[in-house]
Amino acid sequence: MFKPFPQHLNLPVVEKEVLDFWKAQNIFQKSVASRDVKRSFVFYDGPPTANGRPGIHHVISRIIKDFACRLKTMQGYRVERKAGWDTHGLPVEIEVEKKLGFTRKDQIVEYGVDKFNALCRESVWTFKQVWDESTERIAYWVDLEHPYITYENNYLESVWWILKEFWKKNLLYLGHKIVPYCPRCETALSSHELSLGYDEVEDPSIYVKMPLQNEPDTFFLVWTTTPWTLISNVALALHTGVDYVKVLHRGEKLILAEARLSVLDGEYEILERKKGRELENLAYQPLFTFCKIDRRAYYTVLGDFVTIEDGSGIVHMAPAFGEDDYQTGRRYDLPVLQPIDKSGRFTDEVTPWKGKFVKDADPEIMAQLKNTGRLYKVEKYRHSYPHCWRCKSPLLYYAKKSWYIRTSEHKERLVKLNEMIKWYPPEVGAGRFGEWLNNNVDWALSRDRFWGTPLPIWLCDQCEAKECIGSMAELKQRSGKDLADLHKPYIDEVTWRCASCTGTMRRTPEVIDVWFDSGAMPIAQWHYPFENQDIFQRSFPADFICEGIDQTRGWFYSLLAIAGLLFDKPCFRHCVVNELVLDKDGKKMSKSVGNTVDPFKIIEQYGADPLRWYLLTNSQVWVPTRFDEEGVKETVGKFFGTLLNTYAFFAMYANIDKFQFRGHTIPFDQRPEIDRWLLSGLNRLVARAEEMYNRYEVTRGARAINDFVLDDLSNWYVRRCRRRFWKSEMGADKQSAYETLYHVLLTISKLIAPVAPFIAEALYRRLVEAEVSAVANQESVHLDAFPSATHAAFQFRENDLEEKMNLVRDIVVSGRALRNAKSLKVRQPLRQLFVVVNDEQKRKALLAGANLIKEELNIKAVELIANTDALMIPRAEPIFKALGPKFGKKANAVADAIRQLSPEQMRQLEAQGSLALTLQGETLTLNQDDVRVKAEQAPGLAVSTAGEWTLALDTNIDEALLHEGLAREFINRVQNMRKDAGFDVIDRIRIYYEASDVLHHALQQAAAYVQTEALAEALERDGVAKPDTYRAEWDINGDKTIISIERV
RNA sequence: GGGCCUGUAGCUCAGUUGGUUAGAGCACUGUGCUGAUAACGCAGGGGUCAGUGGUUCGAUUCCACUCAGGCCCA
Repeated sequence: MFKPFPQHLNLPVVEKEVLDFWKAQNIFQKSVASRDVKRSFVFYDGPPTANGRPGIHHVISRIIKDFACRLKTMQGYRVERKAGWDTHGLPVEIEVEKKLGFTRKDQIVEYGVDKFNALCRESVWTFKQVWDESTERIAYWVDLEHPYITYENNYLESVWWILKEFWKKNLLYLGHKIVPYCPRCETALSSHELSLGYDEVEDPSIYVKMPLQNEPDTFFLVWTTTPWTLISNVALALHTGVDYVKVLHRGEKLILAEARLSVLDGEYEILERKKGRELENLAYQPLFTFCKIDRRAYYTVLGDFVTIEDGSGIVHMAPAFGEDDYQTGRRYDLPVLQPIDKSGRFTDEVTPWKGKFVKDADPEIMAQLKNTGRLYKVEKYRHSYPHCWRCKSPLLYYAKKSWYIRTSEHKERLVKLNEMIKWYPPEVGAGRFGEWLNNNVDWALSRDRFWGTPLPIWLCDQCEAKECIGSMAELKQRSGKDLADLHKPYIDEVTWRCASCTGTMRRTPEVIDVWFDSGAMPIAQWHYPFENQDIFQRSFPADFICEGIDQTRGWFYSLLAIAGLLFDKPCFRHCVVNELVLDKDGKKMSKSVGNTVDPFKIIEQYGADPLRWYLLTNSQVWVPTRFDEEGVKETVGKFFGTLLNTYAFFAMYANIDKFQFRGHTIPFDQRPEIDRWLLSGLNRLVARAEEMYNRYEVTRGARAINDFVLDDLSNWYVRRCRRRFWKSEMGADKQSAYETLYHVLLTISKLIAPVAPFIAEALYRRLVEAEVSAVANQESVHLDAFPSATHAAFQFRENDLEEKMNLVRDIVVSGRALRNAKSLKVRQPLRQLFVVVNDEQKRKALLAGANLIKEELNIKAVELIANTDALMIPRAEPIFKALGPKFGKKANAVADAIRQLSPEQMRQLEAQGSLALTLQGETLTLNQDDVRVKAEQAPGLAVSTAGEWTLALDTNIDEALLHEGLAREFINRVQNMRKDAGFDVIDRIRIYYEASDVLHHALQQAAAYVQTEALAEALERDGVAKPDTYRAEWDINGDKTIISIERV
């Protein structure tokens, strides 16, 4: 007995049954455990944060992950899937701060870091339940029972171990990081806080002159919008490739970019022109000397960031106050001058302006520059500038002490490692990620926050001693302490006596960047190297990861950098990068705009599989997807509706016939043509799906399945074969039809399993449960093997047959169009169809397929004719692909001439293979490849030239044809009535009718046919209304007809 | 401001090394088929292939720039 699906396509109900089955039978666990440990496919799951609800954009990468893992499992690999949770970081802290109503960082310290962190630890689980539910409901198979959690001591310990390894390799150092800083709130802002507060402002824009050391009458013309940073100037930056000129202007010699000469007011004369690179390392006289310098400064340097968009093409460098400045400073070993205190005021060394807020000092600084003759000119400059999102104060860029990882020293190697990774799409790896790696700067590791992995570095408070701790054991050995919680503030209380002096070793107060946490997961998820060494060995590196494009500089980088520096290996082999899901207008989904889509709602209404199928087939996953609920709905009706209905059709007749699958009792090559055609097409699909899936081209693979199910399986095979299933006796033909359809449905269930795991399972189980000796099958489709073109079971192919069927289908499509155009409905049989065909192969194929064509088009005879002479007027069309290379510029003139060829000339061309043509006095030779001859309708017959085919219909309808047409109209009405009356397909009936004489006559002639088709034991002209019959009145070809039917 | 991606019918998307009539589905209109179908067929309307310039006999396709949207970084 083949179990039906619930009516009305209620997929969520089906999915819930499957969920229960999976849970009860531990199918996920079995799918992992049943595979050989030695043949593993390694997958890393990027950890989400559970302090926000999962959205549709989380769903898309999770179903891609799930797709790959299920596929590889079915292909026989063992795919361990450990879930993970990202639990540290600023977003968590901000949530808690909001809850507590804090606006300043100090309030956290006042409140108590212990209590604060305890709240953070709780807060990260706010939506854990929702996440778990959604994970299960979308069938994202991942081990939620044993997840890695980045705040757990074991995890921290592994992270410490990594840091200690880096420490030993001298990869960690203390430097400065330029951060946006609010002088009023006295706090640095994170980048996402920064993006909250950009505002248009007007700043001074000034040009100052700096004389060359060896040429005091020549000046660099330097531009800045922050005069106060000139106090800290230590260098001038030029661009390597830009042209700079020395000009004589108002009696002075100035150097600036040639492209920026327009900034000069008045006449100038160019004295000299040089590339930026020729001007490197020229000393100049400083503007201010308040700050003591401890190394060489005041000379020109080169930098790519210098532009000629504005300013003078010469940029002033103050390493303490700009990212570019700082990085350049590191390259040239420039001093960092920072004569400014926490609240943005000049320190004592800047004697004239000490205690003054830097921006307020701008006018006075400009005044002084004017007095010393160094100011060239002052303008106003409007630009967008970041402000504090809390207090609206303009932010300063500030150098803060920060711990770094020396990633840039190993840049070349990281770039090489990246080249070993296969990216999908490739341009992310080569482009966005590759570019970013090429411009790698050292990883700023530390954060001045509270809820994060503490940086395990202890510093002596009296001498230079530094120590990095790499394990809990080491910590205990130093301090004698065992901590139950390695977080702040407890860890900060751990101190010990300095080994080289009488000082105390105290921890540096920072925590680390959360990206380091997540990037450490290949190691830390297994608490390596303290435990699980064997598991770690076999699960590094990953074969596959997948995340959204926004992770480029996030997780993708942190994974690559950590593993690269640690093991000198790429951390993952294949990386699928999905684009984000936008709303239906192409706008980003955001809570504040209110255009987010709740995945739960969609799933409750349509099901998870339609959502999965939609997201993966709608567009390539690496193209931004516009999410449209209508599309999900369409997927339900179209793909799933058709597939399940095909099953329903199969199940209905199989149950009537008590068909059971006992293996393939009829060899493929001995089955009827249409079966062989479908099987061949199925195997073509298997090869295609396998290839596409293996290349992570889910979209192409799933679309191919979609097309096969709709066009080939349902709309051609089943429709063509209905009669084979109806007929009462169970012979070899019927057996073959059942075995074929069973096999195809079962294979489809496997092919769709990675994308639509629920429906695949529901279908698979229904098919397998009814199998007599289910030895070859599994408990679950997800435990079965994915079909492969290399398996013997999927190698049957008959390409000729497929081609032939394609030809037949082409003809049928054209024929239907022709009938339509002439308003000749298909129920009316016609005498003859003419098909023009010259190619011998095609001729043979059509001859063999003539019966199909006759049935589909309701035609009595198909005549294949060699030329169109009788039907058509020929018309010549140019083939540009051939003409272009041959005639070049004359191609269009030749084309015109071709269009005007006479039928005589066309015949000549065809007969002789070439044709001489005179064009503007020149003789050209055309050959057959240059011209395509098409035919236009001739009067008399109904003729069409759709596509490459020319068809003609004999439209004469004689009495016999007319009668047969009427009989078919009648049958159609009776069948509709059977359906309306709710009769079962196998019920036998009696028919009574009252009709015109013409129809009556027709029915008498075709009585046997009508009775067979309608399963009628009687067909009587009897207008009297009989009791207990189902009765209806119809219009058949313009005549009123009354029909009554009753069950026997 | 920089890097990368995207822009094709009202909507969602295809479009294979450049070839002159640019496709599919949805939606709309008409019509047909159907005792598996919530499907399906045929036809119609609907396109300056975002725009401009270049290369070419010929550009949706290749190049440059501009505009719009997205992501990341400043």
